[in-house]
Amino acid sequence: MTNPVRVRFAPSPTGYPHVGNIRTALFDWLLARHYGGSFILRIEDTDVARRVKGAVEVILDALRWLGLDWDEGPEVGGNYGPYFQSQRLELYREASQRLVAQGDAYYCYCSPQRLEEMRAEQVRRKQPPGYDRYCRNLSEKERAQKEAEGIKPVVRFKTPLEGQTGFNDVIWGDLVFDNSTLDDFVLLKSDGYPTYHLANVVDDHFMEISHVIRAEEWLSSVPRHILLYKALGFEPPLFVHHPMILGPDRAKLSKRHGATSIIEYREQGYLPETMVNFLALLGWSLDDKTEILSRQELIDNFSLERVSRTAAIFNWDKLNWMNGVYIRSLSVEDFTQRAFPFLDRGLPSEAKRPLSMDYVRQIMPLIQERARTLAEVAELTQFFFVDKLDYDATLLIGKNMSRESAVRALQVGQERLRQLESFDTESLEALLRPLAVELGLKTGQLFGTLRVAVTGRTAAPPLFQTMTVLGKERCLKRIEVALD
RNA sequence: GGCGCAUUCGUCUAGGGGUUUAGGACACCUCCCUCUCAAGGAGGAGAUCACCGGUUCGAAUCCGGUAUGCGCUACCA
Repeated sequence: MTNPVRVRFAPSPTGYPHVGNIRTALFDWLLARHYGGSFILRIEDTDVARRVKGAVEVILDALRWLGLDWDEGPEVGGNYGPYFQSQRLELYREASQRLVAQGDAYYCYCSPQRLEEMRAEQVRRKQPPGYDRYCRNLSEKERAQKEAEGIKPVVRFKTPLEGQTGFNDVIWGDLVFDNSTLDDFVLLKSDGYPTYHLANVVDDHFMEISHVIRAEEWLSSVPRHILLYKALGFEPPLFVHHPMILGPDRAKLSKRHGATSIIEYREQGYLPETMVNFLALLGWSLDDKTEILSRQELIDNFSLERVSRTAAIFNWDKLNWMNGVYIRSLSVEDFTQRAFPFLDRGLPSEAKRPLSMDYVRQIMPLIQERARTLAEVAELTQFFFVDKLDYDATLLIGKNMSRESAVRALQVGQERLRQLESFDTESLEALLRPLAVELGLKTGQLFGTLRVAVTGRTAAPPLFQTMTVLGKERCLKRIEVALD
């Protein structure tokens, strides 16, 4: 690669950042970091009608969360700004005027109604829909008349009627399109804003973008862009179209598939490390076996050659597994710090606030290897924080146990525990194991009964450690309640 | 309808003419460990490489067609 790598992530603030968009940003970022190039963030806010307030902030926030730092763009500036397309209108106007002047574009005065009717008619007659070039050859007089009527025109590109446009995509190879299948697309809307096609080409040129990385859905608009680059006298960049991310039903991932905004994953307690690793593996792979890759390993090994060509379905199970792997790899302290906000938010209101950090620190090691998301932590540890346990009393009677033996286990257990001096893991084990033998129970039976009494559930962290953290008083009280 | 692209276990994928009885991961099942749940360990099941034809001594790998899926076909990006 001779030119410096300059890649851009160009989201449009018409909604919250989708995992698909973020995956594009990740590929951009990885390529830039791999080659020591620049990662540029450009906001494509040219659709005034669909603009969503606050979307830009959420996008920046998401990128920061994932650690995808940008070298140029909002908040950091750069030599190729401004980085909001709404602030570059003059550039697009100039370009479109130049195209009109040199005969590569023209003003179109057709009303939305006429276009709609035209399209409906084409569909009815099973013809390919597309602009019929009504205004392509308007005479000066006709134009003047339309202007006089006060119609605000759009600028359309004068697509060659014949011939072919070909290009090479880094992922897909050589592609050729017949110009006859392209219509005279709009460059500048009547409100003075550019369409994606114009803005993209102009900006990618002036920002000296080396690789245009985006999803496969853009593949068929490349010929239009190539034609534009040519007409404008610009050198086209390299095109890199990656496969899309699909929902379980194989349709383009959308709201009805559940979480699609990257922000939702943060809220559900997925770690940024997980998301980066997981998303990188959707459409890219290192080899035939490596699944867990750190950020640095990803940077070191990322290459366009290994980007696949087939769309990938978002596999939630695998994401959960991977998040568990990353959660377990955290230091206890790190895990505790990250889980704390989720605990605070997720625990019922009866849990005393502020939460005792000391107490939380004792609990976290017990559930770290059991949690798959940070959000789960609240549910997994709830019994540590509430006074009243709510459970079905029959659970106290373990497998192959009678009601009487369970009651006796609790009574004797309570008595012995009361006498226990040091209420720690070793002492508890030293006391309870022999007790099971004494009561004629299997350890599993005794421990099971105690577990339910003390935690209200049949699945919980190891008993002795759990009891140690709960403390003598609380354990005795809970056994008392269980006996009622 | 037109144009374009894709198609390897349920899912993510490796593999790009002979090294493949098609490898790994998630999920699933069994066993081990074990006070439950996890985690961990050992196994298992799961893919006629979409289909049909061709090229070749030999094809998951190359070529053609068919099917299916997806994308584009806006004064949206």
